[in-house]
Amino acid sequence: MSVTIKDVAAKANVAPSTVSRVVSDSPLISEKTKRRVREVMEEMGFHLNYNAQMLALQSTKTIGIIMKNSAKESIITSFFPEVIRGISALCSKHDFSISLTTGESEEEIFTDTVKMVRGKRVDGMIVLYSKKDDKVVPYLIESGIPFVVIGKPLIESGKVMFVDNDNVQAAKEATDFLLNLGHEKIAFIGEDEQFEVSEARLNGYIQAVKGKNLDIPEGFIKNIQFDLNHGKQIVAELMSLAEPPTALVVSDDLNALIVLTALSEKNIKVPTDMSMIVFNNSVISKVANPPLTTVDTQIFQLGYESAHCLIELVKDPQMFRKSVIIPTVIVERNSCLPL
Amino acid sequence: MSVTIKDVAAKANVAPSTVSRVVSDSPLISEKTKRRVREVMEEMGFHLNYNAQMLALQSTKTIGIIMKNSAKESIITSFFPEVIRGISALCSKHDFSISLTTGESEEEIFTDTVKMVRGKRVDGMIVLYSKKDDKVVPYLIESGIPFVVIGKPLIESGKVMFVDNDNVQAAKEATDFLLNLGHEKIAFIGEDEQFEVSEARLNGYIQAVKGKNLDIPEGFIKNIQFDLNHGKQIVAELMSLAEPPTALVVSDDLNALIVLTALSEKNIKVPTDMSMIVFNNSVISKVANPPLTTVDTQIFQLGYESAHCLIELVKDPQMFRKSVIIPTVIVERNSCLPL
DNA sequence: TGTATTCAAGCAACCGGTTGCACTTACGCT
DNA sequence: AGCGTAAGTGCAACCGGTTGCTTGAATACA
Repeated sequence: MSVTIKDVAAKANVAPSTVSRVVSDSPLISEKTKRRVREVMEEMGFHLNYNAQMLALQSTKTIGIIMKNSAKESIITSFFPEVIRGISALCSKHDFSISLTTGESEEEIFTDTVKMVRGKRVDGMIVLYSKKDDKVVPYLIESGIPFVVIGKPLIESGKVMFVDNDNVQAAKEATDFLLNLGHEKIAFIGEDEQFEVSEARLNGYIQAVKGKNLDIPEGFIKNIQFDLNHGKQIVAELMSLAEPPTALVVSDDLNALIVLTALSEKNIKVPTDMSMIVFNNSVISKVANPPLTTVDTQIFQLGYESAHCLIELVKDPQMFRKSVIIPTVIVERNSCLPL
Repeated sequence: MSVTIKDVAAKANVAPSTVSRVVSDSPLISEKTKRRVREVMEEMGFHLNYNAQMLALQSTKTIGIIMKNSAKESIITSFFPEVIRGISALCSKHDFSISLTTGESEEEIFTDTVKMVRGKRVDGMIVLYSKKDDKVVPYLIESGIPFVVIGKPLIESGKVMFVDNDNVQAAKEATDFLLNLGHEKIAFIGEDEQFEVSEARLNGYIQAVKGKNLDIPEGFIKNIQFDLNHGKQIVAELMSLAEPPTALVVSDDLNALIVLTALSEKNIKVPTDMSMIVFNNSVISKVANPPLTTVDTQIFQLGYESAHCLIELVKDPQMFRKSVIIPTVIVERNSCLPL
């Protein structure tokens, strides 16, 4: 097969244990021996077998990533690639590998998770979502494996490490941004309320509007499925109200693209006829027409920090369960105008 | 630690080997024994340790995915999530895991690859790109590990399994589509020619135009970096030509979004003033304004088939190096009009 | 020169499975 | 009863590392 520690040991006239210690650069071995063994390793083209090391060390140097059910829509958004980038960046530094769940449905993803955990394929897990009636997080708690969730956990939040934006605050600021521009009729277009993030943003919006002692008219709060026709319908409903909104808070920039297209079909111009502020600051908002004012949720950082927390936790399972809030910033582009 | 095969064996009064055979449902074991052992496993909450199994079996049931250098732009396109979805779908069926390279730069990705291969972390690899002067593919060939590339390999293509579209043909059809609409001044906006796919599409475009005995005026072939300003510049250049194009072939739909925005700023309307056909059929083309006519490259299928080929190859390393071409289809939306 | 001390390296058990082969038992047949 | 055979299990080596403990050699010191 391939060159093992024993082969190297034989050729260098030392014991396998010595070679192992050379690999880990143990101080127990003299410089002279190290040098010699290293030469032989080089010569023979030796490389550690990670599986064997994992088995002996009981540690995989791998973190598992649990995806939102990868039903087309959700995985497509820019969230996924960007958060992976962030996680990767840190894993790369610490020489950790990344393993993905492969399931499509919630049920399959749960099974994948169990396999990863019980099969000891990973040292820890990152959960890419927080949602209601989720079985994964309770399972992870019970199993005792280190994990962190991206988003605010809905249960036992004290015991669970998480990395999140302050979505309530962020949505409040976004709404305030429009209010400060003089808008008073602001509608909210959100997503599936199963997910904690959607609910939080909705709440932030409500708080901001109520904070100015304004009413939220019936029909101003919408949920959009990721679908152009549904987008058109929502826009149609909104615009046929007695007093249609003059500004919109849209919870994701891919959805914003839909809304934009729907508005344009009705010949409603952004920002002159309608202001819009959106979330996530993916490339899409940068290149949309017009480029969109957006609250940057720093997805890369969310990924990076979650990996950071997780790796710390893996190294010291007793550590204090901290959680980190990634600040959001509004990046102004051309989709908002004073009333 | 956790329950091992030996613990189960002890409790069930059988040998560890028997338990192992029960797990793999070997016909050597009687039904009666199987039943009993399974009961004990259940009772003790036993689960196989995959690392140990990997070591013994010399197989990881894991496939590695080598990313295009994940420099922001490239990973962001819809290609990545969608191809992963395809790969996942098949891996899930065969109970394979997915492991990602984590590096950012080409150099880091190469290192990751070497680690995966030499550390025996994976049974096979999928390379998500094909590009010039790439070190990864030659390394994989030399290492002897099973792998398949998505895209057409530029070296030793006979020996390398790959899954790809016929990009030349696809670009030709796309261009023909515009030609058949009566357009004669068609410009091409492509991407980095380092990547095989970009070059192929450019060639297809050229073939189609030349096929009609038409000239390609100077300045009709552009490369776009993923950047709004650059997009504006390109559009400006194109439109200031003595005879500006009446139609565009754009090699990626995210780039198309840029072009769309740039055109709109110049008050050029799609499709009335300018027709556009693009590639990839991601959600973006579906919800853009206007929705874009696009050649669907069936990215999901590319991923799915590549995983399919790879797993076959892993199971039988001697198999014939086939390659598969995924057909493309033009999806008509509202971005093209007869001249 | 003899003994205590230190440093380097080796032995062997272990991580948790798999598997070729040997062994036991029971049964069938002459 | 005697023997061959097949079915069902167990033994033990192996996958490729790691590591506590022991041994052996070299050095220091009296």
